[in-house]
Amino acid sequence: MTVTVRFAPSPTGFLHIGGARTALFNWLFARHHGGTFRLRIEDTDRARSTTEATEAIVDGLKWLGVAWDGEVVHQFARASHHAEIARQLLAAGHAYRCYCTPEELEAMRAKALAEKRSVRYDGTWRDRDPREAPPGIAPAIRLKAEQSGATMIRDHVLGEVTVDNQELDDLIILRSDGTPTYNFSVVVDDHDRGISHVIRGNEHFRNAFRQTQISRALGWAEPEWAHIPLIHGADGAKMSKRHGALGIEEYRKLGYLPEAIRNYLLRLGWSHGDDEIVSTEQAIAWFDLAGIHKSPAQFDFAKLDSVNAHYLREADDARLAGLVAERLEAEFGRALSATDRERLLRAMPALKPRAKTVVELAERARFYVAPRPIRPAADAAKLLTPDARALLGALSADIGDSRWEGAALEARLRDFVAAKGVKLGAVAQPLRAALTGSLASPGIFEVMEVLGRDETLSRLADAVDTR
RNA sequence: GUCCCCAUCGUCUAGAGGCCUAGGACAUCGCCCUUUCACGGCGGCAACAGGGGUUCGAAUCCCCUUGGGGACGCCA
Repeated sequence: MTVTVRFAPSPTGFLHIGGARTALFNWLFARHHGGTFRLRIEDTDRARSTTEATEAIVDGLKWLGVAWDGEVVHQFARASHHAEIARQLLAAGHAYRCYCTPEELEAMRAKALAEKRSVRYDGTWRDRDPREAPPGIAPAIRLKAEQSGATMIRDHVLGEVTVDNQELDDLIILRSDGTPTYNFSVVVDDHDRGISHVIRGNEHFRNAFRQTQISRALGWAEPEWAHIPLIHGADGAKMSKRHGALGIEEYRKLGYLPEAIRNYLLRLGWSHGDDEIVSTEQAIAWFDLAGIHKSPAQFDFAKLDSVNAHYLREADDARLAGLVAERLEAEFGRALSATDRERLLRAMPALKPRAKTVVELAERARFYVAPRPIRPAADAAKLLTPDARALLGALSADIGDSRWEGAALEARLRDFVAAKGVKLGAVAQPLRAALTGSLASPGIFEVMEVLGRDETLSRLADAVDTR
């Protein structure tokens, strides 16, 4: 079978984490089967759709590394075609005009709620003579859905689920202003585009029944379904744009790598035995609908951090140095010099196993390129006692003519502490405070190597002179 | 409220009747490594929601209860 899937977000906000995972699953499924993955913007709600949101979604997917095939389809561009199909349904007797006003519908809802019935359209205009239509009211078109029996759908995640047709009302397929509604447009577009599998969030599960009814009225075969469980926030409630969900762009700002997000999202609601770190190649080879879980998963930043830390350690030094430089330049408000960039690059191997995010990486890298004099943090400053500064002064004089390379510097310093009769730490820690301004850093000898002789000696002199 | 779905450590999960005195990962705690902080290594704490069945045998199958979630728009 030819696999064609789509990610179909509505451009009413940023691409949130749940949407990103839905896109990822669709993409993985298409790649696994050598099929096609399309991006369709569901912009039939003219009032709420924005081009900014569309751009955010497109940019977000690009950054995530989830690439769609072909052009982006804007659903509303096909509205007249959808309307035409709706009129055919009307002509064929599978749909009818409804003249209810919003007020009447609201009253209907309130009544149903009060009587503790499920809320649905009561079919007022279903069999009513159109000649009774009130003047001056533009009708909406509703699907004439089956009223008896039940509708069953086969879902790759949930299995076979049956709902009584009594629970499904006659949904509107064409609004009174002539524009098609979401549920209707989806069926037509999915059919026209040959969508074989609809993989989407569980919030759409109910729509699968209505869309099945529409497909059947049209005489079309429905696609295969896979409704993936939602992602919940740390409080257990659903994560949505309205409830604490961050746009994918925010994750980039927080310093997460796209491959880490992909890996983390893949493991949230899908598993392949005990595998935790799964490369994209492996994910494509392994991904299947059978591995998707039925229950919702809670989003956990601590785990994301650890996955991100893993990919940080694996990432290319030049790439990471570039990301760090970008942040530092924004922080300093100026461009970094070639020397600074070189230092960042050389520091990266020692830096990257110490950070969980790019933000943290940049913080830990800052001292390499910070302008002198280095201002030690309070705890580091405490180490720079008069005695320690005297020691550093002596060290500076002793070490100045050393070959400027980590191992050689370490040998020199070990000789120095032996001669002075002090412990290595008694010199290394004040040295670290003077050079990095902090009590935590990569190995102090590699720091000295990366900083270079002049910068090291200058920073030492700054520290010794400080009153 | 109505309909539908779900239920293993704090979190993500392995588990498709015996391999489970329930495994892994994250988090957490301890130890080792060590010039600091990380990384890494070793170890600890920690779960089958409850109750009934079915079966020689149930985390795995069935039922009920409880808990959680989703959907109930001329939104998507």
